[in-house]
Amino acid sequence: MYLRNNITRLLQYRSCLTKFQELGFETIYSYNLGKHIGVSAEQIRKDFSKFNIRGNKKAGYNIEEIITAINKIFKKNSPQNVLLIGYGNLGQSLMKYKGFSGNMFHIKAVIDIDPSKHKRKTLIPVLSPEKAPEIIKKNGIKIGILAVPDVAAQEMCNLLIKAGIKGILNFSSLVLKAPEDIQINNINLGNELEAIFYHIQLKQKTN
Amino acid sequence: MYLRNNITRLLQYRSCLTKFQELGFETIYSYNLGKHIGVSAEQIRKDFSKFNIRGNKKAGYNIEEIITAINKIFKKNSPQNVLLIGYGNLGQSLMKYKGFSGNMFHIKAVIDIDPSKHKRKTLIPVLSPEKAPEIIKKNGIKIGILAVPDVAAQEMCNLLIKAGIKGILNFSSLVLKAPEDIQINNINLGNELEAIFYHIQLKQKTN
DNA sequence: GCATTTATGTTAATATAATCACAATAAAAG
DNA sequence: CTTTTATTGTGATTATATTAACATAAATGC
Repeated sequence: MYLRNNITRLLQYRSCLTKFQELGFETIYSYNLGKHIGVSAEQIRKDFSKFNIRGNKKAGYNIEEIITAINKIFKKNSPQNVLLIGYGNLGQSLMKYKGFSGNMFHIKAVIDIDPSKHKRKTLIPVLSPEKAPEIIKKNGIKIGILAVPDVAAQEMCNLLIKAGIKGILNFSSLVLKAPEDIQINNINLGNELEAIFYHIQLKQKTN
Repeated sequence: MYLRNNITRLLQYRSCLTKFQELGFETIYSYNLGKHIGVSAEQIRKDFSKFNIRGNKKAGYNIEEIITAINKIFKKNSPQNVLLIGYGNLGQSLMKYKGFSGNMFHIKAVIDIDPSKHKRKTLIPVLSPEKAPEIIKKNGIKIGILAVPDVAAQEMCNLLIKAGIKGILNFSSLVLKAPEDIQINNINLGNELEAIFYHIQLKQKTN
């Protein structure tokens, strides 16, 4: 089935392999990794092969090697600065979120239109939209996390792109209009839930 | 390109069409809708055709009809009860999130293992895991939103499935093990960000 | 050191999705 | 009423992804 694309799968492989590594394993077979992730062994070998990750016939893959290779694919040498736009309910949660604020990403600043939310002296400052271009340029920020209400999303998107941002993680339910060379990934929480409902119904029908 | 599957697209169509409707439009052409969403007109006609949504040659599609049809596909007659597991940083944010707590979904209760977080008298009560089965059965809840740390995710998943839950929206970075008939959708915020980085690099290389 | 075993890596086959091309047809124009 | 025009709906084509099949090679056992 067509559930995930190979880029997403690579990240899942790494996440799973890190856990195996912590448990003391040094090598793994495509079959075992696949069973843990819910992907066929052939799929894993194909993915590895495509990104030139090589194993040892009979002895499987070296976990350390795979992780290093995947990190290289994602250029995971240094933590990357990102800009968070929107310091509302979701924005505040994302700021504290471990997956973002952990070792891989660093939220350099938060942008919000509401002056009462601005804080200049905190570890992660909350600033007005006018400050965004300066922050983006000074820190070479490439990615913005857009967590603002739909009504403000396109305007903030335009501002970010004008300031040099190349990728946006969009939490609004709007389909943002942007040039071809800007990478936009959408997370629509409401739609995800509805999709689950749909699939549940489908499964119940077929049984 | 293979960006979204047709179920996700249907939800995007509805979201966009609702906005058109609010602006006073009554009909729409596949071409216009496609331009707004970033999908080809043929794709839209194929999707509509597949779900038996019919238009009028030369006059396009009736917006009201499409929305009604999509709602029917997703059984959007009555709001659905869901259970939120995890009242931490992300969980609290999700509880207040409009897309969930709006008119489509109703979070009936929140489950958290930490007794200091329990609140029985609030509009949405925060309860211990032991209460989950009762709540699920009494309210016919089919879906759980899992927003707990990785270490607790599988255990809570098992609890939910045992209590009769059929679908899980999983925010942990774990790949949950569950029977085939349980629908699990994963949202991994960290991976989403990394995927954007990858795509940006790719685009820069090819230019 | 040779045979056996078992995993990889890749080519071929299959399945699925997106795009193209165009016939069908409803509305509008003349 | 006839012709023109524009849009739908779908079969054919192309592209992409997944699965199957199997040759290859490393490790193990004898």
